[in-house]
Amino acid sequence: MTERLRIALESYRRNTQRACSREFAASTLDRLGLADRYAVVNSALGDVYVAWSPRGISALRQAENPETFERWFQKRLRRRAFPTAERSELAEIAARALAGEEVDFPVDLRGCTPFEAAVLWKAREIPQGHARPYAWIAREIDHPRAVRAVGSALANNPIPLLIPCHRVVRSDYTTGDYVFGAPNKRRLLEGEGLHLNEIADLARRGVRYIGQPEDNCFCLPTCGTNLIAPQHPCFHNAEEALAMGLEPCTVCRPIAA
DNA sequence: TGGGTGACGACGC
DNA sequence: AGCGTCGCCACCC
Repeated sequence: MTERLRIALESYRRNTQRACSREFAASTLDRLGLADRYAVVNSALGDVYVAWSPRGISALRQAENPETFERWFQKRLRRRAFPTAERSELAEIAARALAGEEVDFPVDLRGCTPFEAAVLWKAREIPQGHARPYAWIAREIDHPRAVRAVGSALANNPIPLLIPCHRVVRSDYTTGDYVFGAPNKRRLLEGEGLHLNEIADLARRGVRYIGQPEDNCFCLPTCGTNLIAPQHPCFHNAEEALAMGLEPCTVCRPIAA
């Protein structure tokens, strides 16, 4: 630990022991590069509070008022966040992402367990206009039987919308639950072009995979928005598709490797 | 510490 | 065909 950092930490500790002002605490944490800041940003679900740390975007939540948001933030992440008027570069990127632009940005997942982080990183890989089953996440992170635990981890997603947990659905292609309510999950997915009703109907009739003969592969029915079409054969199981000489799609990886 | 608890899934009527 | 049941596993008091 550098001498400067040690002195700053001591100063912070002294000053928090006195009931120091919010602003003083915030500026001290800023000097240490530790403070999370937050601002209100518009999204598909209206205004939301977005927080970021020097490491990346750290939280997103709907809240009645700043106090509600701060209470939730402290409970969930075990540290404090402070409001700011000046938008950092990170906040601007978050705003663009929430406006629908496909931009990459760092996330700060301190406060998540390794398992939760693995689930969230995997959910980040799901592109716009796609969806994957909970069981798919479990298989991809090498915990194939931890399907319920995947649900719990997504329920705890500190950064919904920006980490697109709404793209994780049940194996029967009903939506499953969502932090902002199942109807919003459905709305978001349909907004991205997915025809979930149609796909759930097919699933009810036993359809699990869709072939794309032009690419010589077969997919999950939610691998993009254009799969449900007459020229694409339906399969009840992977064997049928493999028997036709089709390969598992390398984007949606429909079966275990 | 260990038993209770889920944004699940498969199976049985 | 939809609903109840039960197994599953990470996490939390």
